[in-house]
Amino acid sequence: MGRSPCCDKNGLKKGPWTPEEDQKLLAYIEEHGHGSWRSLPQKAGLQRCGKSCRLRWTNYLRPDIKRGKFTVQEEQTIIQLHALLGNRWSAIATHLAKRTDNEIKNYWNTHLKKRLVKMGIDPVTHKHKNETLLSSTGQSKNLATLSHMAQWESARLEAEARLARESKLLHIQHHQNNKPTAPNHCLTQKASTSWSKPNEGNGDQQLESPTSTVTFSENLPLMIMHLGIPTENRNSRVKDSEHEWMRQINCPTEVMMQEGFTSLLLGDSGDLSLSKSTAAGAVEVNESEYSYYEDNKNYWNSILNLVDSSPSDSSTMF
DNA sequence: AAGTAGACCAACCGCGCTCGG
DNA sequence: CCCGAGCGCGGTTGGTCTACT
Repeated sequence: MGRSPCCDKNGLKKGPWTPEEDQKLLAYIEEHGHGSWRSLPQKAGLQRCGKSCRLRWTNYLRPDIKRGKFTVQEEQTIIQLHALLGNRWSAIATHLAKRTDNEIKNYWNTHLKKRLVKMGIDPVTHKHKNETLLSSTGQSKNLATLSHMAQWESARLEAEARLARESKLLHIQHHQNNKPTAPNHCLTQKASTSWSKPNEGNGDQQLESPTSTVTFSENLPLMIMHLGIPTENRNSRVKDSEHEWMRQINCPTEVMMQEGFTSLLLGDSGDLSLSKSTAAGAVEVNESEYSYYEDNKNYWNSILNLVDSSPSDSSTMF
């Protein structure tokens, strides 16, 4: 097919942005919204490609960006979400208010990854390096299940994204046929990834950031349900899709219901590498490292709590 | 004070996906 | 169905800053 370059290389500036350029971009977007990124630079009088403008805006100029040091809470959130989602920075970013995926990615690569490595934890799999010892004692089953859960969540994220897009389409069609009398705060709003001009449509949408199609918070309650944690307002459609995901990853729903993801992950019977006996046993772990293990005793529980306390309510999704 | 190495992070690059003609 | 435009994402690069010798 042959991809055309994102911009004409001729005469377009690259490299660090100047305050003047920032001001131009900011002023233009505040007045008009970004519209088409490709045409924005010309309209805004910038000698940049649209891609560069988009990046500058989303990673730096957006008004709802929090800059500066990451809090301990944020660090924990990143580690936990990374354990579940892998390098899906945009998905992780949806759960860290006011942080960009780029910033999280940088922070992970420069700080958190090294810290985990130092502690003997593989930053990719989040498994302790002595896991091979565990696997010989029948714990590989749980680890395999953990791996399945990660796959499951990943597959579900993608499926939900598809669902969201389909629903958005339906919603648009519905609006064309029936004039809406009240704003729809459900799927359509969440599914929107594009910016609208501040003076268009819903007034309280002003300068809202573009976000991923589906937020993590919308997904986890579904997982929570499978752990036997009561979740309100579930409907049959959601249930059906969950069973389908379970089927896809070959993971019996009954097993998940009975055993409970959290207990599997936490290793109630001393499974996994975070237990004290393991930490203090086969692998030399110093006091500060052990303290980290203690802090993360409820590693996966906290993921669920984190997501459960999310501002967005999954029950309004459908 | 000068040189060097490592850390940090903004920005770039290229790929994959979606959508519309 | 095909193709190209547009966009978002994740990986990587390279310039700047800081600490150390």
